[in-house]
Amino acid sequence: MSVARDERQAPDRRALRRLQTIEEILELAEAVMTEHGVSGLSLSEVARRLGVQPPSLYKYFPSLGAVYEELFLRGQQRHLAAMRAAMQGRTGLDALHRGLDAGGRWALEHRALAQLLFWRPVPSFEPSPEGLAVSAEMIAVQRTALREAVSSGELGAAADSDEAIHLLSTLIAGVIGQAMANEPGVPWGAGRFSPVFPRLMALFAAAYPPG
Amino acid sequence: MSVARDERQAPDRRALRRLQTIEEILELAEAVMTEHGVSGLSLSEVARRLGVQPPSLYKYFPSLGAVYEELFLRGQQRHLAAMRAAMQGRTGLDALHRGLDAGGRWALEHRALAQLLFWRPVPSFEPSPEGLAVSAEMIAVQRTALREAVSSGELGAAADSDEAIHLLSTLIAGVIGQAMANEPGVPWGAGRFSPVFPRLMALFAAAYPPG
DNA sequence: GTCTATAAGCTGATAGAC
DNA sequence: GTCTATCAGCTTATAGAC
Repeated sequence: MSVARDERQAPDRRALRRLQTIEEILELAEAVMTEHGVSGLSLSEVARRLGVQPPSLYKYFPSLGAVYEELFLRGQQRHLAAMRAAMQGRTGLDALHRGLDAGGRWALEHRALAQLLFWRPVPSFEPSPEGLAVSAEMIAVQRTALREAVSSGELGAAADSDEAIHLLSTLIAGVIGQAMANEPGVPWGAGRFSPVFPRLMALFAAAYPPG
Repeated sequence: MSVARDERQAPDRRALRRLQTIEEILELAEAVMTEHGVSGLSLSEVARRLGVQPPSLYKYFPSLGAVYEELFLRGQQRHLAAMRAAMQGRTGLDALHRGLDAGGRWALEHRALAQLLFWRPVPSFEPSPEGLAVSAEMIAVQRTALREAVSSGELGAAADSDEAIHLLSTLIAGVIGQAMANEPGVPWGAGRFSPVFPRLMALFAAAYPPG
């Protein structure tokens, strides 16, 4: 029985250790991107910080691109989770406003990841289908809130449309992009750009008057 | 006298040749960025296309960063020139609309340069004061159009403000950013994003009603 | 003087043997 | 996990060609 336990636990312990190392690599990679830019990510630098030799990282990721891919997937998941948490228990325009606000806050708190997710600064890197699926789910969440807003009479029927989604994503991408490019270090809600967010939401709502 | 002419002309020819080479390097650099991304610019690749060895480029630019710097400066100048040409002979909202439209078109026709100008994908590269001065001039041009629009009663007094400038730049950065990230190859006026530009201008105008 | 080339130092990605 | 090796890129030093 103790043998059986050993047989089960020894691999488990190794597997756990391996997962922890992978987690550490990804955290260090995000830190490096934050300091040197998305395209400044270097496996050698990550290895130095982890205290191993660069080739050792290939035991965990098959290539630099694979690290980008995992960062992209997890970034999408966390961004979506941040939005969902803020929308919890809310509906319609209220949910939309809170979700996008939380998404903007997350983006400025994770600038490097946000750049990787929303601006594709590394053309050689193509996001995986899983990553894109999360992105599609985020759009679905927003679309649901729009539909609710239409149902409740907050917005006109035209707001339940792809066009409205594109308008919305354009507005939010504008705020985040301007804040990131022109005000490094300034958090969400401060500076000259992200405070225009409520105003943009008002403009959006005004573009789809009920009736 | 022929000696004197030789003394003057020989240096001129060399200087001209030098300027042509610099021009060629910058054009090749833009092509490389277009193919491999802004951060994918490589002096070795430029040298290959120019038919020289990489170290030779250092006779023309002291570093890779210096090439980025010159691309940034010229990009700002051309973007501003495109806007100004479209605004020629117009005033107020009409000038603003045409200028920003031309600016958007220029950005999608020179995606790599536009990314370099407006999204800072290379954190190690800081734009030169001259480059930033051109950027400031572009804002001044837009501000003038806003002032005209207020004077003529097209917009309310609040439109002649920094806040309005930030709102405007946020809107336009949103369209261009979304178009570049999500629709590579799709020109200005086509696709799902840049067609919302007129709508954004209408929303902007609605945000500053005269009265 | 000015351009170009070759050589070499340094860093990084990555494959392969141990 | 490592060490070794290859290859590409930026950059400097140096020497020859025009």
